[in-house]
Amino acid sequence: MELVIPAPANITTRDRLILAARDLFWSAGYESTTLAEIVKKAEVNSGSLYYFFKTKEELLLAVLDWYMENLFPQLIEPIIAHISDPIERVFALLDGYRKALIATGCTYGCPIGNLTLELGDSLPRAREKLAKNFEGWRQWVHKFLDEAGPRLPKNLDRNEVATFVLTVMEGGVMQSRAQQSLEPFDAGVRQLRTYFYLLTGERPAPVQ
Amino acid sequence: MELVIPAPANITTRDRLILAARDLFWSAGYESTTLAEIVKKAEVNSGSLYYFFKTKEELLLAVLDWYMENLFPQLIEPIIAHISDPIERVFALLDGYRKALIATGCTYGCPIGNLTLELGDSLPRAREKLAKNFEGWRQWVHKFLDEAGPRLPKNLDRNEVATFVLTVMEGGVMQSRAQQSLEPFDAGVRQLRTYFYLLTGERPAPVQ
Amino acid sequence: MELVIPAPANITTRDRLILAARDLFWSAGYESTTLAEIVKKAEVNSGSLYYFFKTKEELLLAVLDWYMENLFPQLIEPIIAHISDPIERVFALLDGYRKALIATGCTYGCPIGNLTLELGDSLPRAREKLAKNFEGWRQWVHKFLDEAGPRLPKNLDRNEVATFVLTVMEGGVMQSRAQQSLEPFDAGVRQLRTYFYLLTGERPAPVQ
Amino acid sequence: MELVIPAPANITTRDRLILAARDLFWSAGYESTTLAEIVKKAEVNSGSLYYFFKTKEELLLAVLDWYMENLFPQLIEPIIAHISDPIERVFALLDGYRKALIATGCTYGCPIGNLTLELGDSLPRAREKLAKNFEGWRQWVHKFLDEAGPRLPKNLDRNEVATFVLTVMEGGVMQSRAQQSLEPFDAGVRQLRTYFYLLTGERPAPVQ
DNA sequence: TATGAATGAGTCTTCATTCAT
DNA sequence: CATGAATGAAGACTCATTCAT
Repeated sequence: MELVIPAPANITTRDRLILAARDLFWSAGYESTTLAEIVKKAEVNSGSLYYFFKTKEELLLAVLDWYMENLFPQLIEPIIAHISDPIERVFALLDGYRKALIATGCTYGCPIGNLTLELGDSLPRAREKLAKNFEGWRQWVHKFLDEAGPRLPKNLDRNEVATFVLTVMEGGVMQSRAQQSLEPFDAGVRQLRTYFYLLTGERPAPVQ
Repeated sequence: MELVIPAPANITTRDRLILAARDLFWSAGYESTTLAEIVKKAEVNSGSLYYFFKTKEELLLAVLDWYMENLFPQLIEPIIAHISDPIERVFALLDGYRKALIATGCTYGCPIGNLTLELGDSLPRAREKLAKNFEGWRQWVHKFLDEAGPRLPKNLDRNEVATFVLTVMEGGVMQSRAQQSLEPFDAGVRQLRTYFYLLTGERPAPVQ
Repeated sequence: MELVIPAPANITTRDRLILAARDLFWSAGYESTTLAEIVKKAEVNSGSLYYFFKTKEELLLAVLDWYMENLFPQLIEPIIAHISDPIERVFALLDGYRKALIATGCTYGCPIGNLTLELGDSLPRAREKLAKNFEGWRQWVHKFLDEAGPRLPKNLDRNEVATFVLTVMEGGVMQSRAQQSLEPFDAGVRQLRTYFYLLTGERPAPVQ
Repeated sequence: MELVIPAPANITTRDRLILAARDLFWSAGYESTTLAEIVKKAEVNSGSLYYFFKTKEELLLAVLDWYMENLFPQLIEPIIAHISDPIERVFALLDGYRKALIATGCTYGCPIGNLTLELGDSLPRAREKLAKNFEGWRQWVHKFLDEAGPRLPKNLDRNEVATFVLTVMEGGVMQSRAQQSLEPFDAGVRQLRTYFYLLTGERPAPVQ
């Protein structure tokens, strides 16, 4: 799955902590994850966490930085490398989330979305970084849509559509998680495809 | 004569607990809310909670039941009463969420969505009720779409579109919360409207 | 020793905590005393402390209240009951501290003085109560000096002398503790007696 | 030409640690001061402290040595240089403490007295050095009183009076700190002056 | 039903100290 | 002499839950 990279051989203690926290925050949420679990998973001594991160919140911030830094190399770059049609690149992003749902039996979701809803505004610095993560995604989708050029209506607000794509992604993952079924996610993607067909007039094949 | 029952002054202890828990779970999440806070807000004695609810989870389940029971009287009925155009009824639901975002300065979100992402599958019975809540919403949207009859393409899967509407609602609220701005939510709704225009052909599509 | 009363038979949990904290704060200081030690000594479960006192500081405040409430019944009243000469009542107070020094091998000191120097202004609410404790002592010494009437010079500032008596008490205890010897304390008391002889002209016997 | 050595710009690491610890132990106490704070204030690397001092206690002992070594050059010598009347030299010492109270807004106190009461007998080697510090002070006061020669009664125990002076100093500082007011300290000094007037008969006693 | 005291495992965090380089 | 990462026991405090009355 795109979201997890196997830990390299001699990774630093700090990075081991970030990766362990990333996985646990993703699967159990921020509040439910204890520092004890993190240091155990990272195979780090309990006090060492404090050496690198002043608080649990600072560790979360580092995790959110990790997501920002790894969006391109882990998710965007492979898509650019393998898919040339810009609109299909957008749907490839969605498909990445679909694969994550499958791999986890529809129990996990988007780490950014999860944390956004769990934390609300209780950790303002985290909220800012979550917004920046969304912004990073949005910019890439926007870029892909720009690359579609005249295939999309001239006066279509590409940035707004990019936001819409993220909306469909997040709302779909949420419902699939609630229902533990791929259906709601797939339904959302199919409707989004239909929308794109109507916008581009490129019928018929629903899947290229 | 008692034509008007005063707003529940002597609401039962059990209900006071449910309403207090509902509000706190909504604003702070399930984990972050302590039973001490709930009993304080409910003005109930600490030990009494356990007479009504065996565990914190049972209280959560009761809250989720409350949401299910109140979907129609609190949200659906007023919309049906005031709006006749079925498609506008759908957008009225979305507008209800918009109003909630405004009222809370974009800090809170959909209580069902929040809990879905916070809890994941850690509380399976809660997850089931969350799915049923989504199902309740979906059925009403589905009903409204059915009422639109031939205005929508014959072979359009109305249930799938209903899911899509919820998707847009949840994904939009999430991004607006992350960015603390109405823009992402409004962007999603505008795109959804465009989609409906294209489907119904009722107005010149706003895009070329 | 006057400062310790044996715990009554069915004393409340709250009081057991206060008395245990009082003794430990006295012997080891505030910072060095752990809540674990307090609950162990009080034979109370660890979480119960929190039920009665929100923080360690609140417990300290309750201890300081205890000292204020018990100054009269534990220390002043017995002196008034047994000694009629008002000036000797003043020296009886000093002698109480002397006995405490003996009983503890000159290792402990005045609990109020200890906490005053240990805490400084780090716990402002505690500092206020410490000042009030000193004030309570000062008022009783003042009262005794007033009762001495014309034996002391008419224009002698009795309140200032009362402060001076406390000064001698505290400064003497401190040096005896540092030297682990009664000598400094006794030296201070003897000089104070000489001062009173010079003020009253009541010679010769240095100890009545 | 280097007639004036600039104030120690390149002070040794060891001394930087001692001075930093001295200040922090004085203002926050021994227990409350962390080694992390000390090395930060001293601008020394965390691990380096242990090259010079095996434990926190050893650092404290070095600080107490510093106080002993600096009593004469920092406090006694300037007084001897500027004041010739031996009894006024005694009161000049007291006035030095008064100035410290003013400079710190009555929040700090005598570093030796503070540590004496905070530590009790928990660190026996420190207690010994504290006693020696008191002894150093006492000897200087004793010397000044000896210099007063026949102005004081022949059979007055000069060493005991010296102890008494320290007693007044420490007891006064303590109460001024508790009350955050110079009054208690000043009251003690005024009474001590009255005592000296009565002993020397050099001026009409201010009290009738 | 209601009360409020009691329970104890668990949370995040702190900190003196060690150690390889 | 200097560095900075590592250690692990212990600290104050939290909280869902229980229970006698």
